[in-house]
Amino acid sequence: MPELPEVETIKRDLNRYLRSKKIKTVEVKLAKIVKPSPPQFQKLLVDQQIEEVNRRAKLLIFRLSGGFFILTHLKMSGQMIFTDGQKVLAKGGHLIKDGDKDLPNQYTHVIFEFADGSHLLYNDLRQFGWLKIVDQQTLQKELVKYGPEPLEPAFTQKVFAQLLEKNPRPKIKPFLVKQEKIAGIGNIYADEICFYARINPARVIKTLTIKERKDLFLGIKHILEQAIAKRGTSADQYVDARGQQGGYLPYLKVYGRAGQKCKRCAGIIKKIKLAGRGTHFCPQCQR
DNA sequence: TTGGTTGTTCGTTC
DNA sequence: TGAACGAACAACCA
Repeated sequence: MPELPEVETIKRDLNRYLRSKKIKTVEVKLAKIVKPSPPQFQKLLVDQQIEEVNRRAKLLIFRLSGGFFILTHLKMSGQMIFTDGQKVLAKGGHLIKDGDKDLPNQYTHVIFEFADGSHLLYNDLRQFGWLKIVDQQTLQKELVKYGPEPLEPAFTQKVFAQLLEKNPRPKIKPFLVKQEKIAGIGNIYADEICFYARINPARVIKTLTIKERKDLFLGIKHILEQAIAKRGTSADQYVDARGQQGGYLPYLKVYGRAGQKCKRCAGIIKKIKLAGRGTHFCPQCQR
């Protein structure tokens, strides 16, 4: 499930390969994935150069030479795969078991072919993700819906404190994943941030002490930065060109560990449902 | 086999 | 009025 760290990792990888690549052809195999409709989509992209890849929240933004942008959301199972025609050089997003064999395959919905013969594939098992072409104005309109970027210097402890002050009623975990409040935190990292701060994810915000609010703030910065450093939870060690140890998965303290021993105390990790989402925490050291 | 899983949107309810 | 909740989306897995 790509959250901020995974999307940031893909962004960095794609920037290494896609800058100044010229789009030669675009093949859309599943029409509902793209906007506008495939013929228009193709027409707007062919002969365009990709100038830069950016990220806002969990969105990837490809800036094109003609002033347009490709805006894309991977949702739960979208992947961006860059290949030189021989082998995969970059791959990011949710890992799919055998989902990247024999590319392109049944999960490949969009194929960009570049002038130099390399390709960018959009793969998506569940077909919830999308790619759309927008102009500058539409892009701005789409992006203002999101809260601050938690890793930007502008996101200070004071800004976070004011945000909590303005939203006293929600429970902390469901609040952390609200994109219009803070951009980019999803289900996995919200649980990890609560664990870091030793706070029960069901705590109502107005009951949090000053110290707990500070710890949450530090947790947001620390957990997200660590996850980026490890190339995200779904990082594939096989494909990692620099041979780094495999991703953030081994560092998860609570997510997906229900019934297992807490790594900090003698507690057993519990799984509950909050706002309809699986939530993992240690009842003993998260109060 | 049915239910759980996921991010986001949308419609409904409080 | 707006917050909060559930369903829907799709496909896989337990």
